[in-house]
Amino acid sequence: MPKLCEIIEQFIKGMIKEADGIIEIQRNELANKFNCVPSQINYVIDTRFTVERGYYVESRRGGGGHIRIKEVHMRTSNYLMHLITSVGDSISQQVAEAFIVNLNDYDIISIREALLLRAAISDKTIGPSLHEKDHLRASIIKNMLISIV
Amino acid sequence: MPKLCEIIEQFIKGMIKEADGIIEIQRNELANKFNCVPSQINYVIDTRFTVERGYYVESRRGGGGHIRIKEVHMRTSNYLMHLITSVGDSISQQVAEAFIVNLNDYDIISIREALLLRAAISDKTIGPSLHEKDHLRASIIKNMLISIV
DNA sequence: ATTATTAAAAGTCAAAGAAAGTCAAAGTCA
DNA sequence: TGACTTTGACTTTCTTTGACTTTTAATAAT
Repeated sequence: MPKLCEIIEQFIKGMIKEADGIIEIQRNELANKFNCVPSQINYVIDTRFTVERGYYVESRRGGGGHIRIKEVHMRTSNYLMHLITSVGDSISQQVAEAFIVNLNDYDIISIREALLLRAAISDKTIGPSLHEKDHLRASIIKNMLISIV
Repeated sequence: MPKLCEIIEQFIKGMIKEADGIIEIQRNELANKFNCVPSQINYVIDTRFTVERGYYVESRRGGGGHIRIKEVHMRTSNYLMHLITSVGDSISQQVAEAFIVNLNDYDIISIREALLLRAAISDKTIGPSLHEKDHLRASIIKNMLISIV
């Protein structure tokens, strides 16, 4: 018997194909369809619809909430996907900086966008000690904004 | 089924557009139109027509009372600095989102830049548990890149 | 004309409801 | 045994609802 997570994965991929690259699902509804606990859906999304695999995921809680999954077409963005994969789950500021320079050189991002990226990931933004989540975010967004003033 | 609060939000925005930036509504009348309790209107106004999103709201109670909603346009140059100051050292995802929408509405940032900002500060990017610095940065940059593909 | 009363608004706040997220324990299988 | 999967209890976020409060215009009374 095929694994549940793979069945769900294939089902979602089918939906995405039908819907031309972007879908919005309801977690409970889907869990219902497959007779599983809702968190199974999270598991599938967390393991199968990752950035490395070319998916961008957003969601909203509360009444009328949803999970949105966007597919990135590799062929239109080979270099980007290659970069994303090669970032792995840790990257130093120096290496990140090299990536950004390259992205701009290859005209994949504009100068302003390069500034934003640089701002977002710099040590100055992220800080030496790990802030609390909202503090960290504030630091990021302020630095991003000031970078394009 | 689309969310009531969003339907009402869109309706009001339509009114504002029609009316060239300023409208006066009656809470009960509107609640009636949408078959909801009057306080639903307050909810929509409190969450969607905030200063962060560029609206100024006044009201009067009593017979013939009203709620007046005015769209506020700020000078671009001042606006960024104002935002940066008002972020403070902590900001929730919700408020940050309102800022980003506004920045794009005012043509201060492009859609791609909005996507970058959003990706950089989303809870999905920053994560629930505080990562180690480089991990966090990797998460940020990957999410930013995928967001503009 | 002034004051008191009434009714017509809008405001507040908390509870209930409706999602999605988290995390760790238990299960499965190579 | 160790990586992957399944499950479920608990948490967080967002929306809807309704009971109660406050303010003010209109009206009635003096």
